[in-house]
Amino acid sequence: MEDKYDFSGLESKWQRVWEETGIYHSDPHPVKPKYYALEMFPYPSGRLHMGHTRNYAIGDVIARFRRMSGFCVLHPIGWDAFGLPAENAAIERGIPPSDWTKTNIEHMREQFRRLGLSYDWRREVASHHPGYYKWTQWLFLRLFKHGLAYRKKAQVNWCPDCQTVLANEQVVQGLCERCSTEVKKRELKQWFLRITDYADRLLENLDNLEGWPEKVKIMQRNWIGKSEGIEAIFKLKGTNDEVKVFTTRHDTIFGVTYLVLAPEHRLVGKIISGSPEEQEIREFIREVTGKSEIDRTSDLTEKTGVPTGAYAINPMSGETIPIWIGNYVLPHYGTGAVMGVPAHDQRDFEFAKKYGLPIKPVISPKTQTKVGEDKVYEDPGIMINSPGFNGTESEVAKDAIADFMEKRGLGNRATNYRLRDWLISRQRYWGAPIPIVYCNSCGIVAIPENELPVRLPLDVEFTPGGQSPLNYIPEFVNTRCPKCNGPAKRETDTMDTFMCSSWYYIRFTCPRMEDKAWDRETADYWLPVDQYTGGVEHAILHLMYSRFFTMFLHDIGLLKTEEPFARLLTQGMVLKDGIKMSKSKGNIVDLKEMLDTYGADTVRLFTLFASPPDRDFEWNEQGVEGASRFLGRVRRLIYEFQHEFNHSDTDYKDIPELMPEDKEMRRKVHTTLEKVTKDLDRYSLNTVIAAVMELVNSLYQFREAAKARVSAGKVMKEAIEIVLLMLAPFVPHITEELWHELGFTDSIHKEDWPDIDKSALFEAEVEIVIQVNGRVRDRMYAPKGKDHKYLESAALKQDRIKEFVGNKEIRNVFVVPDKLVNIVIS
RNA sequence: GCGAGAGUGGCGGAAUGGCAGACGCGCUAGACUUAGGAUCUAGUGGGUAACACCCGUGGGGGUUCAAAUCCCCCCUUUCGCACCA
Repeated sequence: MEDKYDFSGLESKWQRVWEETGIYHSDPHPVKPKYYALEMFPYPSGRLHMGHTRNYAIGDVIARFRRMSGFCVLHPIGWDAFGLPAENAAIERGIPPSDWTKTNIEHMREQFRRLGLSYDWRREVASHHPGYYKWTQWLFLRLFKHGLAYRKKAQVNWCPDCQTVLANEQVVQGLCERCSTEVKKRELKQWFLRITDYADRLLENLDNLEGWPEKVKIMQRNWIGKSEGIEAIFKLKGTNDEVKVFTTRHDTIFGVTYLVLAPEHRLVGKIISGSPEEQEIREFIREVTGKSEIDRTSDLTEKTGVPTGAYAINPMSGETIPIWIGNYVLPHYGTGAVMGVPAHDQRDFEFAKKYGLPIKPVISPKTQTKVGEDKVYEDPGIMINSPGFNGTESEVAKDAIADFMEKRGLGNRATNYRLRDWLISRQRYWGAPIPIVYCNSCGIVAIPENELPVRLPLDVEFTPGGQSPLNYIPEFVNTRCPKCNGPAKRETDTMDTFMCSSWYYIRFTCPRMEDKAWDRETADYWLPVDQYTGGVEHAILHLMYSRFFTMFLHDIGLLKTEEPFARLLTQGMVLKDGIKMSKSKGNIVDLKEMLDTYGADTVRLFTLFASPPDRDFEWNEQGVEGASRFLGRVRRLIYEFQHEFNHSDTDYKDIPELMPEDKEMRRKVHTTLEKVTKDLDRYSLNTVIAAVMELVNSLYQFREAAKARVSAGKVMKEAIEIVLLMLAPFVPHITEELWHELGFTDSIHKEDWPDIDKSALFEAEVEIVIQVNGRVRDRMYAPKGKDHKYLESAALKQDRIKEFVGNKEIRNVFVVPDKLVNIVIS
């Protein structure tokens, strides 16, 4: 044994061996059940950080554990390689995005290797590779042909800094998700995907995703934002026009005292023209619409409005009510118009108070609280002031009112979603070109599939203005129409990179297939992903888009599965000094430095031990040293016994005449194995490591015995092997090294997960806690499996218990067999 | 404001109705040693002379023989959504 553990030499040695022998390669297996373990593929930003390390370490443990447990495991990795940072590097430093990306991938691939992750590298894919984006384009065309990709002119979110539009999902509180620049509105013709067609299924299927964190499902539910109500038709007084209003509170429709339109509402121009206040109203509209999205939607912004001078008729009560324009009505939700029920809606109440609009209660609380003009009542209750419905429960009246309105053509039931169609056009260079041309005579024409890919030109120049260079390459822009062969112009926008990442998990099943995106049979063999691991920041965007794609592909007969990810694990962040590690905060822990100082095994072990996978944890270098120390302890234990055993003899059942201490030790080994197996299954990785540490501590106490007698030595031998096998998924290098030191010639990573010997778990005696009035007062040993009566009387015979009980009356005795006796005295 | 999670020693955390603080860090002492930032051994929630006993899982109340764990109210904190009619 060498004094110092030369992790760097050993780790790279084993990495080389694993690669050369291809032990992590996986192909469909005739007998073994499949298991698809996947971590979200990274953007090649240049280097791996601790967040990556944690993510991939967790995924690697899962993959390795399943492999040892007899599954045929697919565990691939690739690169989400299109995106803005590459382009920024080009603009700022003159490096072509393709070169920048290539260098970064090479560097990060090296870091992945150094971490000892068990990937099947033959399956590596990169989304910027023409062999990959060809199929991203093909997918776009599939969507296009099924009417799910369409082009329309719309108010879109424009980030002035990124010089591109953003999907709604990429706007966070009015700011660009990437660069936090304030997002502006622009009217542009853009490509959208009809994800809203799938809103109901995206929502309903969530209930079946039992392996997903509730938190993520709730976020998706909120994002889809389904709400059911009615669209009521309000006729305008004196004209034939009508305003439709969406409401979920049609039980309060008799309480409507005014309507409010969004400034953008299509009737606004018509109803205000000619009004004496037209100028003031136009001024108000200009002011509101000129405001940024944040200013307009912040709840700090006061609700303001102006009367239009027009009136509408309440379809139910027949009352004439004024029409207003308000800053708080959103043009893109529902019908862009709302009914004001100040008695039963907080916002309407504030608005009505401010402008002196009437407040008319129509629902009375069931408990006899007073409804007044100075209080809002938003809960259900009993209908009042609603001729024909008075006295009914408001929740019941909802249906009756809806029926009534539908019968008389006053409105209909309607469902609204907050989810909007996915805007995928990006005015950027470094992305997959949208495979479309615009022909003067044929209009929008799809590129035929056999002409894919539409290649992204690589020799381009960047202007500091930040505009996509594609517009300035005549050879790219000017083309021929595939239909009529006439002159045509290519679409110069590229696709949102989320399109690339919405299907990569399918491509991994057939990464090099050239004539198809994938082979249906192979994809169906591997999919769905059994365990997906990644950051919670993708809870909505990536995870919902991927679900949408998978459903679509299922519907057009290209995939069996309807959901891509059966189980999802969202890992917590790695913090330093209480905050997220980030370059700008200057609290980065450098992975390379850590690997150089401690080695991959130690870094992996610490990140997995520090806290449960789904919780945040604080980086602590002393903790890293603790992990390193533990590995040293394991290593010393094994070297101490390395030469004590004959390794051809592996039949543990044949252990002769175990002394009670030996049996006890062996029981500890197998109870640990039992706990570790159970905890791995539920991804409680930190407690797995703790349990192994505890076992190793016990084995240290057992060293003398193990040397002194043969039976104990055998127990030690078995224990050592099980310890290495249990640690193998966590620290693959050192366990591999020590496994070979023990005399095994094949890789530990090809071993089966050890079996729990149920007979070793047997315990003749158990410790029983004795409580008096719920407080622990004594303990005793008793044979296992003794009944209530036995334990009760045994407990009462204990001296200390006698003292406590004295001659007080025993009121009750509770017994938990093999665990506890609680004596209740007065 | 709404929704979800979290709150346990000096620190990271364990225990999901039955011994609170497993395991690790840190700290204390001892052994080995030329040396110790290596290693091994022991100790380490607070009060206390004490291994007795009392107190103790954000605060308050409750259910129970028994509560960190279940219920109610409140506080703090993190994350998500935020005028969605």
